[in-house]
Amino acid sequence: MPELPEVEVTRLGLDAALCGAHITALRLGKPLRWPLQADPQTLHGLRIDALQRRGKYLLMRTAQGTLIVHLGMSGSLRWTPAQQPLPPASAHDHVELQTDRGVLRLRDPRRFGAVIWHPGTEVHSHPLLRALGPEPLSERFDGAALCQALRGRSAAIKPLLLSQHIVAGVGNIYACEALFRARIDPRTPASRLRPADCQRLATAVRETLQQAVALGGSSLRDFAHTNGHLGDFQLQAQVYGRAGQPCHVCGTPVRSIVQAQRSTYFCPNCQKILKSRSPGGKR
DNA sequence: CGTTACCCCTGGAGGC
DNA sequence: TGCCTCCAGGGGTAAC
Repeated sequence: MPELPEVEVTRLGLDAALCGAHITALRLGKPLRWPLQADPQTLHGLRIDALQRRGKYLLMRTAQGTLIVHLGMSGSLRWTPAQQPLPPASAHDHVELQTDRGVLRLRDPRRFGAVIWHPGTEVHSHPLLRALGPEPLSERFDGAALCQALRGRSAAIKPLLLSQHIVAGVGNIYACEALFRARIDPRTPASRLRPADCQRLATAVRETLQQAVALGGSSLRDFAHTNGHLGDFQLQAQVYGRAGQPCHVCGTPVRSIVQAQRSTYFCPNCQKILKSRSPGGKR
């Protein structure tokens, strides 16, 4: 579920409540993908100075270290202010961060998520963050940077977008949507993208993610905002999850294929495998 | 080194 | 209703 937009929407929803809050306890339930890698007591009394995001990771910064949170496939965070009654924990609430302002719970049925403590201030040197590509909404990500990163890569462009090494934060939904927006066939070998294609794709990635954040993210299954409301991006999906349905641009049935064990959706008419000249389909 | 297959885990959807 | 199979927004690791 959670790709960059969902994590960013979560961050925005928690920022005011968590920044400045003091951690009073951290309780762990069933094991997640990785252990905390610290004694929960370590966090006691620390003040959360900032809530940041890197790719799909949420970073709770304190003077002593950073709590790195990843939502995996099915994770979501729920916040209950201290003034409100704390709802009973569900069977899938596996982490509870208690603060002087309220309680934050991580609900993650599949437990692919993680909460990791990284001591010190150099959180970006953490193995999970170090190899991430540039932030897609930053200046550092543009057509030229994308072109450079794809040089000599023979793999199909779509799985490469998912790798997090070329650009951070793009998951299966938004990879499909961005490639549709850029009118690029997801099977195209990455090195075959010309500068103009890279420019279009970089812009498409940025615009797709920005639009999704503005709409509050996607809610295909169980994603919920910290207030329990759902996002609206899925109402705008052009190809994701629409196999067999007509393309909104040209009417051709949307195709689904499997690439690197993940479903890919695309319009075989609008999205062309490289060509020397103008691809078809306008939006 | 780059690319791909396999796994971790649980729940929902659809077929029978 | 119950059981079975397939599928799912991620990503490290092992194997080619």
